Amino acid sequence: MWLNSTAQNALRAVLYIADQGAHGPVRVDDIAASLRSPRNYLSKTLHALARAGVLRSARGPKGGFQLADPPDRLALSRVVGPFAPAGERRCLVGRADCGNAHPCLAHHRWARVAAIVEDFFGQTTVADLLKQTTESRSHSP
Amino acid sequence: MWLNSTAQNALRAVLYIADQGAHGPVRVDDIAASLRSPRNYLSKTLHALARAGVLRSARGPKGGFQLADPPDRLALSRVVGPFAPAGERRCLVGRADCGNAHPCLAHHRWARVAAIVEDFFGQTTVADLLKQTTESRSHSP
DNA sequence: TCAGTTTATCATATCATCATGATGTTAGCA
DNA sequence: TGCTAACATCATGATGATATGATAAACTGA
Repeated sequence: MWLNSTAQNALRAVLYIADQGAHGPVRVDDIAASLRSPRNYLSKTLHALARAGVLRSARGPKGGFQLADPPDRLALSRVVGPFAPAGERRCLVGRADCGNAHPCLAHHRWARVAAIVEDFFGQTTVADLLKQTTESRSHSP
Repeated sequence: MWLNSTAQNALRAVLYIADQGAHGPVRVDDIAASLRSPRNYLSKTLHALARAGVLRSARGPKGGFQLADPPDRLALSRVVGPFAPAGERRCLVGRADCGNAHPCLAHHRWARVAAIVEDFFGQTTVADLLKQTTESRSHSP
């Protein structure tokens, strides 16, 4: 539901890095193995996150990826945003000019739901999700 | 956001049919012209809705598409469901085995949001959206 | 400086979705 | 019956997302 597989991988990777990266950069190979995700494709995805200022990358031995900010400063929207389709429209039926001024038939009802979802991504941080770990353990993100 | 273009077209088409179909079937050509949607592709989409029991189709002169049920019996989930990707998983990060028993890190927080969205599609009917028309007029759905 | 490790990137392949055009099928009506 | 209007479907192509393999670039440590 709702996130393409690239964005899903990005989120899982960031959670993995946040969890495992306490003592230095995490290598793509480790992340790829853990997520069972194709290495080079993941590399491209993580590089996009680095460009977006979510991660920092370093090459060579001791290289890898780290969070660019502490987990409690990292909202999910920042992780997922770079992989949202360009014209991520807010209109349920895809009308380009839909808005409060020219609402489509679904606009008002849907806007409330969309706001809740947007809030989730904007308010929830990586740290929030990591906290879940103590409550109910789970092997991989 | 959240509906692929086929599902968006399906919903717009159903709203159009509900609005225009008071006196008999509505022709694909009319719908396609109104939605600016490719005729044959729309035909295929509407046929899928007919198979799903949302619409009834008739060929030949005086043919076209009609709602199979009154608009207040037609939840949006029925319109949109046939075009949701097969494995419409509920897990935010796409883990197949995610659930209350084996939650992913995001599961509990996300489940509440997902339930709200699902509620929207399950509870909102085509009639609900048509009622909007009187409050704030809009040319096309 | 050199060797080895690691990310960065390019060219290409694969697949699903979206779309088009041509043709088939069914129904109404004279 | 035969004409015409309308949906149904098939073969094909375009596009973007996903993925793979090869190669380049950068860093570390000796």
